[in-house]
Amino acid sequence: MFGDVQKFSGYLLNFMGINCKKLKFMQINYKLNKIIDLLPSDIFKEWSPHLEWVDLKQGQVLHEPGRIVSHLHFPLTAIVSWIRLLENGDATQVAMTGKEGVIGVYLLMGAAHTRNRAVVQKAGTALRLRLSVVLGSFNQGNPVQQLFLRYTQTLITQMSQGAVCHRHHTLERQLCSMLLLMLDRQDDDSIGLTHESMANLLGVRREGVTQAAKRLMNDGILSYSRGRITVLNQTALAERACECHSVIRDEERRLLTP
Amino acid sequence: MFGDVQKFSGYLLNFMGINCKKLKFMQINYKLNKIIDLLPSDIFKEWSPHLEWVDLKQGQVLHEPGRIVSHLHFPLTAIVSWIRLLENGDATQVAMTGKEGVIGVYLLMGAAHTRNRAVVQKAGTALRLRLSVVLGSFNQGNPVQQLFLRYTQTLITQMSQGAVCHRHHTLERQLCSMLLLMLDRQDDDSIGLTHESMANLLGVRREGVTQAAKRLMNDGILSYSRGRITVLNQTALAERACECHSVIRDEERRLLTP
DNA sequence: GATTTTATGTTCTTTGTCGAACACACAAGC
DNA sequence: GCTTGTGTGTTCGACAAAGAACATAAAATC
Repeated sequence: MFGDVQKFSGYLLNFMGINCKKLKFMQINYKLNKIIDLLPSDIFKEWSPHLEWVDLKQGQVLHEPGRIVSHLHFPLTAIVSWIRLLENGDATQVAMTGKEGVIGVYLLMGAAHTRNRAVVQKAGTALRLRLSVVLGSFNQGNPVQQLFLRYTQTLITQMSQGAVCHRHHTLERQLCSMLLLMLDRQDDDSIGLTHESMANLLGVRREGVTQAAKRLMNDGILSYSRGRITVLNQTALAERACECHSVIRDEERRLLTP
Repeated sequence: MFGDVQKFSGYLLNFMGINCKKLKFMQINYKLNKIIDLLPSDIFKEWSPHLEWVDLKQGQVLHEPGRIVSHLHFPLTAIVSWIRLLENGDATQVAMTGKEGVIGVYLLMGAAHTRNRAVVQKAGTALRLRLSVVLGSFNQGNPVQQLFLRYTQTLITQMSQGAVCHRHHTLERQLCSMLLLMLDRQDDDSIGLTHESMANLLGVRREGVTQAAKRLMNDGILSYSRGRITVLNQTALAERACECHSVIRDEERRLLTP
């Protein structure tokens, strides 16, 4: 099932699409994205000519509440946050999508738009695909559909676990969980976020994050300076985190393992 | 599309299934359940011989984390809560399903089980259907699939809105929203829940609910005694509630309107 | 009718976070 | 060099909710 995918890894794409400014003819490892990796080979063959490579910038908004979107995104090195906004301007991250997932499944579920905003948290690369290309495969009840729906289940896990987490866990433990979740979605130990950005994601004050981060730095678990956090001791970080990170990670393993 | 469904409303069923203790030969209004109501008529004809009528008792657990389940439930007058449990025993409701929905969509999404517990909050009736009956229709990419997936979207809305709500809104406003959400799912103004039950759903202390309820009673918005709350002024209740109730209600209307 | 159980009322201290204000330090731009 | 902006450190009081302890009262049970 996955042999053919490997054969296509490194395939040189013809890049298309007006939004693909930075076109680079390079070897692309498609398998970096878990969903693409798990596609049946015939579907991958069908889709691959339509895959576009895009460069996502930090802060870039992929999906805005109420706005119609035409593409799905499969992050390779980028990380995207799902933010839910309140009337008064307060906001909180409800889910995070990186190389393990796909952005825009709701479009395949009969909802023209979502009330969540998708914002790029970590700049990086992604593959994108026009919705029309995917819809055909999705509506035939094949393994592709099951794959996307299983990923949707992991999103649901993030959201419902997050709801309980926000109720019962301290700021510090939530911060640790969020950092671990980001580490899972990237290859290095350095995270490019300011205290303020993290506070916005958690839906708390910047000062609270500063104090929690200070404690973690004093305990030698992480170091940081001006918008860049480096995790020094991931094991210790996990001990300070609430269970929510491992719950989400385990659910992703359960649902996205062939 | 819905004319034929109406024709079947009031159809006298042959009840089956070992768990259907209280069999009553009565006229059943299938259309009470929104999902059943929105089914294409050919699918309804196919399913109706398999529909079983069940009586759900308050506190009854329909889905337990990790346990395999064989039936989908379509509440008619019952209301079911999705509860997420933490390691230390803390818990919070992350979604609520009543006559507008169906319990067990995750089973159609490639997940054998969920980490949430489904508990009957309001005793009442429901229709149930063996998973195998539904799977066939679901896997053909027809309108049934879109219907179930759109309902899943409303569940996602409840969970993500709840995550932000738990972070930013006061206990009292959340309590009001929850009561309104229950009223939406039933036909009378009386809710059979103790302060303790409501505290468990919200993931807060019982004392906090007592104090909030007291304030609402003093303001003439509701009355209660020993496990039964009656909403006297729904408009005033909506004014005291956070926006989350109306966000969820509107999303349900958007996604579950033909 | 007496007893037990369950539901609600009340008060106190403690904790975690908010809100606001302000100081400092590094970086970029001129 | 200087200025300006942005990221971080720190403190103070305010407040919602937790935690705990105990009082009252209505239902259920015997």
